[in-house]
Amino acid sequence: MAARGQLDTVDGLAQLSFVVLGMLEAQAGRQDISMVQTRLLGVLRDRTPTMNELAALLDLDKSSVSGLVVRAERRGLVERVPSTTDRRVVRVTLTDAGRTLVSHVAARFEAEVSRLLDVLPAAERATLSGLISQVLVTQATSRGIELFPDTDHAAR
Amino acid sequence: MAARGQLDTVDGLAQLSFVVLGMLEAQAGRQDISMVQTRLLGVLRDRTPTMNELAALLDLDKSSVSGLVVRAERRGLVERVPSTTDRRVVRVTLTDAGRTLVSHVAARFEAEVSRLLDVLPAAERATLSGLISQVLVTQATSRGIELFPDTDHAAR
DNA sequence: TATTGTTATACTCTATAACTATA
DNA sequence: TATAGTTATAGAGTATAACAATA
Repeated sequence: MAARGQLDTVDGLAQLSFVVLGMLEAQAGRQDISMVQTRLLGVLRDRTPTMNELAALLDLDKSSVSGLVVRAERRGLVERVPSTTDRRVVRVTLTDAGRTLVSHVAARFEAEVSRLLDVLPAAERATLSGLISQVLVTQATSRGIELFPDTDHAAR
Repeated sequence: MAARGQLDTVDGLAQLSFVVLGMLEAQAGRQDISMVQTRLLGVLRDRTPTMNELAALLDLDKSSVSGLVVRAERRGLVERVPSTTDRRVVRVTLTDAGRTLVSHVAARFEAEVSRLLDVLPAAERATLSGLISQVLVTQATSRGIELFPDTDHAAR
């Protein structure tokens, strides 16, 4: 009984995760960008990382990030900025167009997930929020640090 | 305040979704298979669909499914079975190796998500389960209603 | 020598369009 | 003609290995 209930929770959470990230992918698709490009723009919203840091944030090989950034740059969404202190280093930053685009996708996505949660009365939504926070905080702690990163879409 | 709380819920749910599907991807990666291959094997666990049905289930073009199945077949995970009633039709089925592999990935994934939820007392896990179910049921219903005219997954 | 990043290469994944073979 | 599936093609995304430039 307990095991059964536990499994149901796992299954439901997995399904819900597919639905939620499917919504993000769909909204990104509307702006003709892929999930990984969306994640790239997402992490750049509050950072100007080096290529190496970007690779760590996105959990990709640096060579993969090279291609990713080339394609985003070609579309005018990001820019490479050479470091002045270390001439090997390049920092990546959002262009205005990139910032506008990612804000748009984020806003539409948040609105859509909001609608999804609208079926729950405010009190239950608050309960859900609290439960999710508990899980996330524990997860973050056990993973090491990174406790209060706002919307770190680099999550894995 | 209400809007803020709602946004927090949305954000938390998005983060949690990344964590959960990241766990699935990591477990699949351990068995050297991609997310889409995992989804393929997953839908085949209780179905033997035609290529066309598979395309609808995975929300992919039929040509994409052709390649997907070719690569899975090459690895001995699925098999093409020609239909006896309509010689144009091919059905796809799991091999024993494919079934073993997908069971393994699913079991590891479920265990990992279970551990993630272990921080919640049983009563709160049950509450979470109920809330998720409510959201999923509503989502399914609204999707079902929308899909009456045609079964085309046009979103993307 | 060690590092930062790019390039060469090979593979998966994806869609569009054209095709084959059935129906 | 219409449908089921494959193939040709082109492009994104990914990793490994080799490389250039800088430290």
